[in-house]
Amino acid sequence: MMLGFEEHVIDSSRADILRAAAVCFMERGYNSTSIDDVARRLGATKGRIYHHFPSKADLFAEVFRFGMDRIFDIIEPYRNMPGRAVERWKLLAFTHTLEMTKARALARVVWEGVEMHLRGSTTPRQRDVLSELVKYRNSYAEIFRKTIAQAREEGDFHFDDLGIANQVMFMSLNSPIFWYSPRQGETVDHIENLARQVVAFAYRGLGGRETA
Amino acid sequence: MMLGFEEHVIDSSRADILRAAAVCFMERGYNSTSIDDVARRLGATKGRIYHHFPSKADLFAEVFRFGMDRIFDIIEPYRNMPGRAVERWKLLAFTHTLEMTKARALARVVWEGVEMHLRGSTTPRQRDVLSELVKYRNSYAEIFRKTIAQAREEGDFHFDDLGIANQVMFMSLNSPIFWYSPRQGETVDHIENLARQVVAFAYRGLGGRETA
DNA sequence: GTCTATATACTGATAGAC
DNA sequence: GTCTATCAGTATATAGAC
Repeated sequence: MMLGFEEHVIDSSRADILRAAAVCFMERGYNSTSIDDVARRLGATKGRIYHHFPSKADLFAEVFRFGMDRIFDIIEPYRNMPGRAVERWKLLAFTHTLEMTKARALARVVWEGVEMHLRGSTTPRQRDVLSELVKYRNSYAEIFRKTIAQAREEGDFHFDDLGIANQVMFMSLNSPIFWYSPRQGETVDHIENLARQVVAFAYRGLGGRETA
Repeated sequence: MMLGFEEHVIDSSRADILRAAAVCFMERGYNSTSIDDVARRLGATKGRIYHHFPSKADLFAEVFRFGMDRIFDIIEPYRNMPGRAVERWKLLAFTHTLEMTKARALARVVWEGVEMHLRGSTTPRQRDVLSELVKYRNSYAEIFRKTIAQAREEGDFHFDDLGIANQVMFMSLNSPIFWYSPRQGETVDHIENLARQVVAFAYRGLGGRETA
């Protein structure tokens, strides 16, 4: 799988490790992934990993951060688009949902990071690192929250509580990371159609009119 | 927390262990919960637990099963209700969502069980037990799937792909188990209002008309 | 039926050779 | 910069006393 680490990280050893770690974490989860697992996938031993990353928690955190950097980059073109908020929302939601299917595994690492933070994982240092990343993720959610709030003001969306609406909408858009799995010989059209249907569900759920 | 194990299990030792295990699993997750943790919560040592349950995996499976038994019981009165499918759906969805907030922790154990199964947890025996439970859970999802399919036939819902619609709908209804947390002095009215908004989102998402 | 050892295995992390 | 060897801690599970 292509995760694009090499574009962001100069040191290729680090990039190799991050890529292997990402795959392991998404397949087995944080706790069930041992550093030896990551090393085995690298075709190396853990000495290599510990030379580049101080701890397993830090390694996980960097994968988390990479996932967030990537999704932020992807929606960047639409963030401050002029015009009606509902039109901006459609682009943001579609782009986001498409990415949830394409980089489903990476999205699951981010998800697990948020869950770990909520559960309160072990060491204080680990908590600090995760806290910062969760704030980062919340600032992403905030983009959508503001957008649907504005669209409601403009009369294009109709829902009651903003917080609830944003949470449920996000779960809808994120849902493919849990139930979608790529089939062999699948076309881009297929996953775009899938994303379109998910976005349509959320659009109607938020009280958008059938005109679109 | 009252989880009602005692109504179902004659042996009170087993019930005590199951209750303690449920709380531990939901708070820390499967991997991060040790048998010693469960024993500590019981005010006992692990000898007690291993006398009643052959393994940690079996203990987890029984909590999973209890959670499923419970949600099946709760929607039972509405499963075969006569009349329009959309009216049946409203009752099923509301009851389900309300339960997701009330027994949020138990619902998370079930969720984790499904996730573990998808990831393919360790031993073959463990896989068999989980497989059966996941089938049990899928038969629950099937109830909703049939209901929304019928409602579409009757012209009350309007969506494209049935599988996608059911997955996204389920994620919407389940979403409170991830973002809802009870506040002090919260009234029943409050969580019922919350559930109503979640159901309204899903209702519109499925293409239900505003008349309701 | 419950407790106190204890066997056995694994994992995160470190030290030191090369 | 990577590997081998190893430590220390922890976890599941078992054996046997009471």
